[in-house]
Amino acid sequence: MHPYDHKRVEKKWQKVWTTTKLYRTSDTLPVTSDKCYVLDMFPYPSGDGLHVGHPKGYIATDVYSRLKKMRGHTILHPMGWDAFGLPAENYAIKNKIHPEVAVKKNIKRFKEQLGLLGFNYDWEREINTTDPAYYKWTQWMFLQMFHIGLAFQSNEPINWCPSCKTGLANEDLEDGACERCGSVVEKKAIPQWVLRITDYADRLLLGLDTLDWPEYIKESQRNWIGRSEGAEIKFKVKSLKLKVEEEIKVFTTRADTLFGATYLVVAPEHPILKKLEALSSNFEEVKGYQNQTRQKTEIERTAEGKEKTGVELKGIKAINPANKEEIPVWVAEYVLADYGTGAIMAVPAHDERDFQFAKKYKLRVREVVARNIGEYTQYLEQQTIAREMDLSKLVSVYEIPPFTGTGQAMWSGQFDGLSSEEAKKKITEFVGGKTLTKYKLRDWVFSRQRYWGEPIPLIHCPKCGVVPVPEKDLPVKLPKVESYEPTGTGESPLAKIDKWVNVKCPKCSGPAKRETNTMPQWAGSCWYYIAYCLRENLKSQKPNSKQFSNLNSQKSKRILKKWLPVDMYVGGAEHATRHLIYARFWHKFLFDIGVVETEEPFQKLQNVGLILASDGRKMSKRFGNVVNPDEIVERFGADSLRVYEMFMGPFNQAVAWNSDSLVGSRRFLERVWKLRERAVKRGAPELSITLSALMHQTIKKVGDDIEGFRFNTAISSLMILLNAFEGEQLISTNTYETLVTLVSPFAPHLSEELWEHLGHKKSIYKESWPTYDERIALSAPITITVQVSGKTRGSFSTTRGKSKEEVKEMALALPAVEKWVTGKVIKTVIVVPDRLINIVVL
RNA sequence: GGGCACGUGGCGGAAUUGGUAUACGCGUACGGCUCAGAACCGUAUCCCGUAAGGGUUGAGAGUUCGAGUCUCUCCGUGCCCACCA
Repeated sequence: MHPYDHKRVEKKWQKVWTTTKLYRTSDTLPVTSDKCYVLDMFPYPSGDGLHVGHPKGYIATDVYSRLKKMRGHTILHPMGWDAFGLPAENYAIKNKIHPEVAVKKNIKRFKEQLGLLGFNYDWEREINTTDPAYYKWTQWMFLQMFHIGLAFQSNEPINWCPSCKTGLANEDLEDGACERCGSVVEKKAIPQWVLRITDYADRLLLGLDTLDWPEYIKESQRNWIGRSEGAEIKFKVKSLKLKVEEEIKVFTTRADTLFGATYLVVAPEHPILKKLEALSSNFEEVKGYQNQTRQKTEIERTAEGKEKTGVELKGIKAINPANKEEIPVWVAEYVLADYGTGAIMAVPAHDERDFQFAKKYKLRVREVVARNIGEYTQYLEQQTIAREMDLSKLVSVYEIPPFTGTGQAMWSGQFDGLSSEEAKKKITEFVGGKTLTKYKLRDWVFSRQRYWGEPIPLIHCPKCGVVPVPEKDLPVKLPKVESYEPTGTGESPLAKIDKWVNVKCPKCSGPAKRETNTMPQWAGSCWYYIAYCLRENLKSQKPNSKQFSNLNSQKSKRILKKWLPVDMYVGGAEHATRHLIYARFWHKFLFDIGVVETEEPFQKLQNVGLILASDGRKMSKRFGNVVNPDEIVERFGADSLRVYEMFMGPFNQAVAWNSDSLVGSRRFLERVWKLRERAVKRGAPELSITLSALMHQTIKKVGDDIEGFRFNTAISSLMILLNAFEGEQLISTNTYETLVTLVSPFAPHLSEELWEHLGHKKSIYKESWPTYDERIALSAPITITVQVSGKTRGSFSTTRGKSKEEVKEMALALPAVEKWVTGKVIKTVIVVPDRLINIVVL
């Protein structure tokens, strides 16, 4: 037999797989088969091509789906391209190529590279988010949102990246900077299309409980959504000069501390400040403060040692509705304008931030929640005396840190003694506040002032207002232009293309203008897993057509019902609070309008751990530490690369690349190959009980481990089995075939070649996974460890199922054990069946 | 500051979930094959000790017949969120 020549083998089988359409998935499911939809987060095709880190997740889904297929599932495993967005456009501008050309080129390169690795993708279902046939439906979905008011126009100031020259969503920020380019983000007020994702906040939260996702991803989504239940309470404003009717609404989660509110704080951007201007005696100062904050970036406002700043709004007081006390009103940037009501009641005794602020500006601190029973008892004793004293006696020193926990209410009139929970309800009721729920999650700013995105399919008519583009006119194609660089004015580059912008109003036929903003990068990835399902559907209608069938049709719904939800979704953890929230929101909307029948898009999720460079840093062109998969495939073969990446360490953990270790995987495959020489149809002795037991244990372990994404231990158990087989002079072909089958998900080319050598005509991909026989797996002799008082003193071999007495007898018969036991009193004997005996002596 | 992980040989890591710690692989050493090298094959490889034996999972304590695994304190590392009232 030939030596293992990976180049010949891999080329050969990749060709065969393509010509025989081995990996094509039909929408016609056999009735007896369970579907299994295995999905990779589709890549953004960058100009740099793949490095060895990229395919790790793809290898995993490939191995996983091959196992599923061999276990009788009908699998759907597609791939496509997320090609709209800033990176593509910035790359294009830098290299002076039109994004469309760049994307085409990059996709071609990516596809070639992926092709070298022997994946079982059904390429007939390939999709590309920049394909007008695709984004026609992205636009269609946007229009459905528009119709029911889920997409709305806003003029609120939004995050603006001065370098990318576009507005951004909250999710696009990292530490107050643009996630893409790192520039510090500013606030800018420009007309925006916004999606009301906050309407779905509760469902996004509740749905998490039904998902089989890593706990920390679910937890970060919970934090991102940031639900908090609280109360809205009104404070009347009193002017020293005039009689006024103004009031300030605050939001609090701790209404129980209302008696401890010693001042109010209003965000500098709060609209009420305009109304209060006339009443204030120091409004110039307040204006100065407002200007100061306006000029600061998000980073400056939140960083700089967290020193809080603010100014008092003099000339007015607010009245605490609980005790009618007059308290000062401050303007400070530590209160955020866009959360809650943009104003808070400050309770320095029970809030860290209020405390810091009060300390700096020497504001009063009043404790109204007892830390413990002792403190409460003490309060009761002092109460009578204290009541007759001035309230200022109750002001604490600033050295005692604030108590932010819950406890019994004190200094709170008739609410004294109530638990914080009860006090919240009762005090809210008492002051006529209303309970409500707020979220940290913000609505999704959906407009980008850039060229390379899906045009938003709306038309602005001076007579009719905003008019949706009629469905029959979709897609609104992105016009081909010479110059697509961002303008920086807050207008999209599309605005300059008169021919494209000026249209007839679909309603009144009068002159009108197109919306020139485009959709964000994330739009296309919100439904691509749906698009894969519908790909073949339309192909069968019109061969080679690039159209997708009507998403709203009965036929589409039938097919989606068949495939959704995605059973296994694999990708990087960096999408935890971006793509994974957006897509869940989008999917829930599609559920509401009846396109899909499941509430959630992705049932199971696994996170890929990064492959770092050998220097421990991220692989990046910038650091010059990138390893190119093409070279590894050339030298060692795709199968070796696949085995190595799965063997490196736990799948979801970051591991540094080590080219030296790779030879271990290569050796493993060579030895599997060479073992063929010892495999004979007739004349091999029967496998020993120990070996056949090991084989069946391995069958179980490899299957279980792949299902659980523990690829590293699956491979190590295959190595153990191989080592054991290598100790034999001859093995039967059947035994060898089992080994080859177990290896095949990891090394499909090699296995396919060996399978053919063994005389099979059918692809190994179509074989079934070996059956595990528990009786055989448990039939091998076992070793029982003998401990004396917890110290291991020996071991003996026996069969399973021995009774406690039998085990004890055998253990005591061992000379090594006898030595430690004679002359001692046996206190107890602990037996772990089939594993261990511990003889405890005095 | 908050939340979540985690800490095992020279290195990547395993440990049936409380039951023989260091599986599997890399590396290293010696030997074989070779004119020589690469590749390959074999043997060895946590520490102390000739041995019997003893010690060892970041440090210390606790629970237990028994702890890498559970609890507490400390030290260290990584990731995520970060003025959300």
